[in-house]
Amino acid sequence: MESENKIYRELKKRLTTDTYNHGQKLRAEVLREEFGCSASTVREILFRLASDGLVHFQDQRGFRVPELSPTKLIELTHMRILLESEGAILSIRQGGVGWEASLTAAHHKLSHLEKRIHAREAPTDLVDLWFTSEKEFHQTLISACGSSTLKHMHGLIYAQFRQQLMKADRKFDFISNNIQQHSDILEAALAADEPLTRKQVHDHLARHLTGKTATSASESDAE
Amino acid sequence: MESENKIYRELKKRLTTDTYNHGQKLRAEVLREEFGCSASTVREILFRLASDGLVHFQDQRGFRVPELSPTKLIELTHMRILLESEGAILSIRQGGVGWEASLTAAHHKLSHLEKRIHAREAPTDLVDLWFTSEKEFHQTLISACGSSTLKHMHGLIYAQFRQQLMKADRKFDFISNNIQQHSDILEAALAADEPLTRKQVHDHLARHLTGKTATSASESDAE
DNA sequence: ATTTCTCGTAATTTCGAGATTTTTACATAA
DNA sequence: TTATGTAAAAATCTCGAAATTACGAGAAAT
Repeated sequence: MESENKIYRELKKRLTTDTYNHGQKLRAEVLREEFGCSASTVREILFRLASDGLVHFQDQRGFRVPELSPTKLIELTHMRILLESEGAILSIRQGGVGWEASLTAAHHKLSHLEKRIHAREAPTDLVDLWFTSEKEFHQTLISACGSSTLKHMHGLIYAQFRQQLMKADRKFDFISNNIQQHSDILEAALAADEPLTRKQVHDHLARHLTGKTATSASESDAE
Repeated sequence: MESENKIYRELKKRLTTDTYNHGQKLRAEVLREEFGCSASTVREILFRLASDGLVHFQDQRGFRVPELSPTKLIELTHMRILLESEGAILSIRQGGVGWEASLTAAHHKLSHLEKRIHAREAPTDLVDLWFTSEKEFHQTLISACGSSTLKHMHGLIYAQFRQQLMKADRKFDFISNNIQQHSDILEAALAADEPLTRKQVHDHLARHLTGKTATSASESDAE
């Protein structure tokens, strides 16, 4: 599904940042005006997002932002560990110098950003950048695995993971204490140490395998 | 996407059996009549199937049955090994007697069918049944893994795998020589031998990891 | 002979209105 | 108070037609 659709991307962005509340209704008739198109067009795009798992659809009852689900977050974390471990190890074997370079570059950008955020430097503005960089680092990690199928699956999982985490932890505690972990992953990958890479990827995500979230969810608005 | 849609299921069935040719165009205006609904409704469903990876969509160029791709089949095989190994091992740990019973039952049905097919007994009629049973066996294998996300991902991969294999091997050679392999998987799973289960799942699918197909594809019709 | 351009046809996408279903509001009875 | 039923309101779904875009054959140019 190679869709360069503007509305699709905008909605996807909103769904993976905290613009909408979980459980919130997504009415095509309302979004229609925002995007300056017909309800049918929005409906079509909402169906695509539903297949991506970013929107919940019920027959005759329309579309909603998925509910907050600790169980789902754990499952998504599990899938991320599985896919990223596999992807990283395959990248180690097949990536070569080019991959090592791009991973180092991605880590450098992320690391720089994390240090600034850790120093409380204009946190609000930097958070958006952090999200982009974090995603890029993890995508780069598996970028040389040689399987577009694996990368595509990971993309689906990663987006859902972020959507869940965004609701579960509105204080963005998950940004902190990542500096060392990201470095550990980079180091293990550059050393081509496959078991260690697997372990570091696991440890990095392991905190989300417990059902505990940092901040309890606020009340959910139905509209 | 909990869609109990009739047209969706019918189209999905057609796409995972060899009713359509690879690359064939899927025109909403044509399918419309077959299903007795409007083109918009068909279009909506084709979008869903595109997200499932069973239909290829290009902006302003409509929908097509995906092309035959040996590379894709290898990637899908790799994903199946990854997901089914993980799912089987988790099921071993969490499944209990109920899971063992259902897996044994699924294997029994499949085994019975494979023996009849192997004896050249009315092969044509039995092939459809075999597909159902084979799918059920592999689904049961991972059914107690405790992750609906993993099962859903596996469902997507399995359907695409079958779609590819159906075009790549029209002589259904992949049905033969499976009797022993399916038994091996069952045996390892019941023995709760995790490394062996992983190995048997791998060996069962390994033949699809080479780019070689049994029968070369026939010419592809554009319409 | 090959490439580029033009234009008619066919396919795709968008749209808004009508039909169907769900939800809400309110009255009545237990 | 709680429960049940009915009607109005709102939302969803379906549809066919209009607007947009791609495709292909033939003309014009290189």
